[in-house]
Amino acid sequence: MTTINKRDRLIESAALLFHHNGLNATSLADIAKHADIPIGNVYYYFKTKEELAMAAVAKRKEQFSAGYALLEEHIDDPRLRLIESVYYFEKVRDEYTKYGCPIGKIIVDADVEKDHVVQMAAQVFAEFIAWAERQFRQLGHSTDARRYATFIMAGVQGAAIMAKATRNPEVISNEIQRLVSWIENLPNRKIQLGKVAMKDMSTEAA
Amino acid sequence: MTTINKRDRLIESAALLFHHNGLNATSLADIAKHADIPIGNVYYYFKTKEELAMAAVAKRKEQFSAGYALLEEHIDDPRLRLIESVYYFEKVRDEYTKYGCPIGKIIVDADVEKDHVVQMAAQVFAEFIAWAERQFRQLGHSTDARRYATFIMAGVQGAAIMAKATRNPEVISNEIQRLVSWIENLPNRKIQLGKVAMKDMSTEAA
DNA sequence: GTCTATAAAACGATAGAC
DNA sequence: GTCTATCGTTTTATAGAC
Repeated sequence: MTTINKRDRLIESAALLFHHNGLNATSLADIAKHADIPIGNVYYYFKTKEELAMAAVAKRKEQFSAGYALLEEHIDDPRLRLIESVYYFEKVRDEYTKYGCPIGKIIVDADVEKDHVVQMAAQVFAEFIAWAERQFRQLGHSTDARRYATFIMAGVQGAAIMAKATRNPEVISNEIQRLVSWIENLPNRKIQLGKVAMKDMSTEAA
Repeated sequence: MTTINKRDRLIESAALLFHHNGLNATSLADIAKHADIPIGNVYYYFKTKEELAMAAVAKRKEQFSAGYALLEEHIDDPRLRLIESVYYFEKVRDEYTKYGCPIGKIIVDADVEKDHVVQMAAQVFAEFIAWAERQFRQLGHSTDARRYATFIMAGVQGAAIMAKATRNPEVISNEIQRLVSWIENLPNRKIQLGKVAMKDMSTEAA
């Protein structure tokens, strides 16, 4: 099929421009120009702008899902899986400082109750929380699992905003450090059930 | 002066609509209609949309500055001042869950390097960090003061995003709880200089 | 100072030739 | 499948009467 190429090019250009300039500020003309496709032809692949935006966010969602699958496949310890998932954001640190998080940007932008694109972006977060929650459960933190999972993504999102506001990528590195230290020092309740002396959510590394 | 009323009405309507619907999605016609002022008359008070947006953000900035002044005036202990500043977000919890943080929204939306409105929004954050930094310094945490101050605002911003994404206001309450517990358990290094046994950034309350 | 009418540009989307 | 030309709407912004 020859059509797949142009369709994918549109999705990739859309995802990039939405990330860099925002959903509202990016016009279909911008996307078409970036993908080197005439404006009129865009509507052959996507009937509306919303449909293209949905495809772009769906692609991000699949990329993250593939990431979780890779972590499950290569790392046995759920604690190390969580740590590795947090370290991912060190790789995109400078990009997030300049443009913010591509998913967070969409969540912030519009109404979660009305906008379909925002709902799909929210699902990306929901999927991470569900995944991280399972890891915390495996470490024996069933009652706090959901709250802990949310803490991680909230930490990353907050750091991304403050990094952008202060134009300082180290804000993200600091937050990653804090989260990793916290996860490292979390007790494994599945094994040592008697000891309750914990020192969690620590700022400082050991 | 009779002109001050309409000008202020425009700024208030703009601030509200920018918060609820975003900067890009809010048209001058929307603002004029909300303030009950004909569109053409808007341009008598503000030459461009950017000028009106600047005035709206400047007003938010002044409100926050007034808040810091009030804290300094009524609370002696810098630790309690910090705690009180965090508890503020409990009051706006439901609003933030629906619409996000009015300042964070602007930061996320556009380019910090080019957009003047975003730069002013960034100054609101910078002002909080500078204020919180001074409080941490007074507690003897000079070297970590700036990092700690950034942690607070990052925590709030991240919680606001996750609360909106999951439509769950408790995410913000949880984060406030975490931050307050952390501040409460921070050692006062100005007084007890010898003891280094600290247990900071704790998730759980005592 | 206030308001109507309208210009000028950008945008999402469509029609229809190829 | 591809592309040009263009419609209809919305948006920022201005001109000019009152």
